[in-house]
Amino acid sequence: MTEHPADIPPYRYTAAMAERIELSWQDRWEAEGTFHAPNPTGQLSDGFERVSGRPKLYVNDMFPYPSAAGLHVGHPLGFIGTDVFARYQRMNGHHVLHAMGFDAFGLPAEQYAVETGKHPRVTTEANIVNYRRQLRRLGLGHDPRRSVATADVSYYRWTQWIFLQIFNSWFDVGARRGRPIGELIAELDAGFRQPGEGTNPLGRQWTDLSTVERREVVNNHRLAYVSEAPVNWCPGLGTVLANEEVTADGRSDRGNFPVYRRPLKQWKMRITAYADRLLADLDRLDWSESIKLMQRNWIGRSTGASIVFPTEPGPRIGVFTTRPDTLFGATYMVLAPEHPLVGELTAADWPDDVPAAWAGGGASPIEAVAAYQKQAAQRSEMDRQAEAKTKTGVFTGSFAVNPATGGRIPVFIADYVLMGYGTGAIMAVPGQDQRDWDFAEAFGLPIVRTVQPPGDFAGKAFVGDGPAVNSARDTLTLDGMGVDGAKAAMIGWLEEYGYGQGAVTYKLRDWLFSRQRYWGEPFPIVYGADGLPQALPEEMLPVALPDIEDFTPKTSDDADSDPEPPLGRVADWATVRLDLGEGEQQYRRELNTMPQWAGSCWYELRYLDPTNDQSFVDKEVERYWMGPDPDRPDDTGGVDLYVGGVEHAVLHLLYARFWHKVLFDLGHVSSEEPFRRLFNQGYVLADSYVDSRGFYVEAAEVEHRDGRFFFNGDEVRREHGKMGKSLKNSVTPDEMYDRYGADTLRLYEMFTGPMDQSRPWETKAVVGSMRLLQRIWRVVVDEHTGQLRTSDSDVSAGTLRMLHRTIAAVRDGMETLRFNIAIAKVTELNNHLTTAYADSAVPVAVAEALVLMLAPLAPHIAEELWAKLGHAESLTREAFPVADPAYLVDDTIEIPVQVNGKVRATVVVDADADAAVMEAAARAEARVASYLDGHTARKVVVVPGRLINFVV
RNA sequence: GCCCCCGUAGCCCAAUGGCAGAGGCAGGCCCCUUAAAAGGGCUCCAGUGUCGGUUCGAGUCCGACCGGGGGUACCA
Repeated sequence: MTEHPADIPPYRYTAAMAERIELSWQDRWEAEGTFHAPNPTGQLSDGFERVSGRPKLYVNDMFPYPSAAGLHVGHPLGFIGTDVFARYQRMNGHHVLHAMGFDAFGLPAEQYAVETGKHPRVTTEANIVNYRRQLRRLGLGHDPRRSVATADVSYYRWTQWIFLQIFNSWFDVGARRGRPIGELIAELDAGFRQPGEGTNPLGRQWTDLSTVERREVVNNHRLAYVSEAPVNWCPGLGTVLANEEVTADGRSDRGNFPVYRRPLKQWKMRITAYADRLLADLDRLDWSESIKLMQRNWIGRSTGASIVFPTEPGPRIGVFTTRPDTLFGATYMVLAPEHPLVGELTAADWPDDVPAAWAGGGASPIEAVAAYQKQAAQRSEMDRQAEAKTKTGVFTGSFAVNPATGGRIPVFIADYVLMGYGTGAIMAVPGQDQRDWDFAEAFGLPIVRTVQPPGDFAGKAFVGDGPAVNSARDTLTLDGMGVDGAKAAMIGWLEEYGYGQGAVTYKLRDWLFSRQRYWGEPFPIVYGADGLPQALPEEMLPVALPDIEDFTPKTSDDADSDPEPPLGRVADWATVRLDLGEGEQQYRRELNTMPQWAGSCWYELRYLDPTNDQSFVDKEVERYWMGPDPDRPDDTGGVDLYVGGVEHAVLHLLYARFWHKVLFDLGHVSSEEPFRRLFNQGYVLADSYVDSRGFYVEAAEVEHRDGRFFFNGDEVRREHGKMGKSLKNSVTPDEMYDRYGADTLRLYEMFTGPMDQSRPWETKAVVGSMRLLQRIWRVVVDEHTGQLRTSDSDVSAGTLRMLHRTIAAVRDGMETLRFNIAIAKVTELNNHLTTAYADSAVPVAVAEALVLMLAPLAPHIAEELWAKLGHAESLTREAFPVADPAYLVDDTIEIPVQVNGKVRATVVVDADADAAVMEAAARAEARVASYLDGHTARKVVVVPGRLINFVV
């Protein structure tokens, strides 16, 4: 910054003054613990008695992962918004908890460490220091005692503890909730309960199983379990990924590496058990419809029927269909190439007269099937999707029986059927499904319509509603029924004859939870001689992440490479001698680490009680801040306001809800949901510029001339998008602090639009917010002397009305997170004061109200002015001004008079004038009278206090 | 392809179904200034993406379409 020229008034609010004010108040807030939010009990409870009478409010931001680039001005948009809201509610009488931590484990931090060759703990800790500095400088009113980082041992020991809770639980389908695994074992032992479906592959009675076999059955019930199944293998990152981390085009959402499906033994979390509740409870949450919809789509509940098809070789094929009504039109079946029954169903020889297309060039079904399976396995998700239009497959040589028609139908394998959805097998109904139609056309299979399309229907498969046709047999007639009726009738028939039953499936898959990376929470799991996973007891926590030199993941571009956890390189850590109740023995540790999302699944709980080393959160503390509100019907409890970007719609937000529900079921928390109200902030957008070679150039140095853009004299192309270091269009908060101060930055960000909307960043527009602060300053302080220019004089009636109208509007803006409106109203009031009191002192009552209204938005300058106005205490808990309704109405108001909906005149009437008085006044107005002259009003609409409309 | 959100002055944005403008940026003019702007004042600027409907009255509600953004996609 340059020094001020001599003629700038010495007490003008400049960037330099803003910096002095801001730094000193930040120090004072910290020294006085201004934003400490005492708990009702426990270590952080000092001072609770002073706030116990206030209603509590828990405000939370989606915490950042600390990148090396530091913050740019887009990041803190939500942080400022929550701070303004929290500060407002504090002044509005609430006891507010607002904290900020760091999502420090995981791929982003680790990728950076890999690139720079520095240890992720070193880089992460340095980045956190930088983030803390940048955030502190913004003047956010967080309780600093509650800041946590997920990579701290004191934090992740509880992440591990929660993992153990999940591992040591199972889902009781009948009770629709998670329960401790010990209760399952007791019920199995007592014979009250049989092993759940699919958990007992040996099929023998529980009492006939060996100890190890029993443990396997129990493990198959757990909410965290190891399974061998096709997973997303990303060799470019050296790790497997969850479905939610793979983009639609089959790449990793971090790093954009190709992802391959291959069977691997991995940890999963049984989130599907909670699918129903995760879906149903969305209705109880105050979230935006769009996010709820994304979660609903991701959970993907489909209702229909599961149907069993007998086959000639013997095995029965189970399918799921949403259209059981079309069963009469099922003319063939398809299994996914990886389907476990493919081997048994593949015939030794082709039947006579097998069409050439069905055989796929194979001399026998075995050959053809093997060739097709191989080809399908080698295709990446991307290839598969690129070729989605052409249907491929081969005939297994076997036939199944359509239970409705009794007809023989051929069984194919084809990659348009996915192993990961439903049962991995379908009944193909080409008449009512376009994919099946395409396949049937390609393979010359029969097509039978079972729903009559309308007469003008020109398409192929008909998926709409219509009367059933061709759907009758001795014991069942669907013909003539609509789709819904036919579905119900078919399900009834299937159930009666034992061919199937009504069923529900979900698109949601179990959450793949292990990663072959270094920078994550180690699993509190070891393997003994029997090779089965075993939980470490609670008292052995934490399992500290060993500090190793070579933390880099083993990456490659080879789809056939194998995952190799870096922790496997630490031989003296990978095996351990322990006494787990059977004497000291050697155990192998689990070498995978938890995914990035683990730590963020519960941090909102840890903020509540960050220093507790006896429990992840004290029950009473959790109940106080997050418990359900008895005054709200059917309340889930949870954070009162959670703000973050929409990009976590199906990742973090789904995982965190799942963990929270497990913790609720086990009685560890009183709230059923983590986030009662969710608000998605928009993004700060910024133009970026690309030169002729396709490289980004420094946006700040681009010149704008005649609608074209130039960089160093060469024309460049403009792109709209997000702000980012790689786009060379980042603006840092540090630059803004230097040029304008934090208050100006806060004000500008809040002013550019309502919180939920994205808005372009425009550095040159920031000065407008600086000017507002200067003008407010000038209303209160004489720029030349530094003295107050307020007086105790009475406030004029006009100013009072203006003031109270402003208060009402500002409160509305604050409560609805539309801070742009609140700022505009403050501006308006200040503009009024500048002109009304240009030559006289501003009444102190108005000045104080103005300062208090500014305080949530620009807290430092407001504190400074408040202090100048003679107050020794911080205004943090000063009461926010309240509008007096008496001043919100005028004595007289100007009313538009419309004739046929067009405004023709205005009349002034008493504010409380009734309809008759208003109409009389309107008719008396000369212009109106001339419009009405010679007409009779067919209708007169009078809205008291609003308008009059004559319809002639 | 399907689903969701958004289209108001050059730009960002306001407007319980009731006079389209609260506020800001940019532009123009003037004042202050040796000069400048991060100073002061004044001022210009749209009929609300398009078409149709409901209504006494539509930016607002409904329908179709166009444009932008996002989600999702052989999901049986």
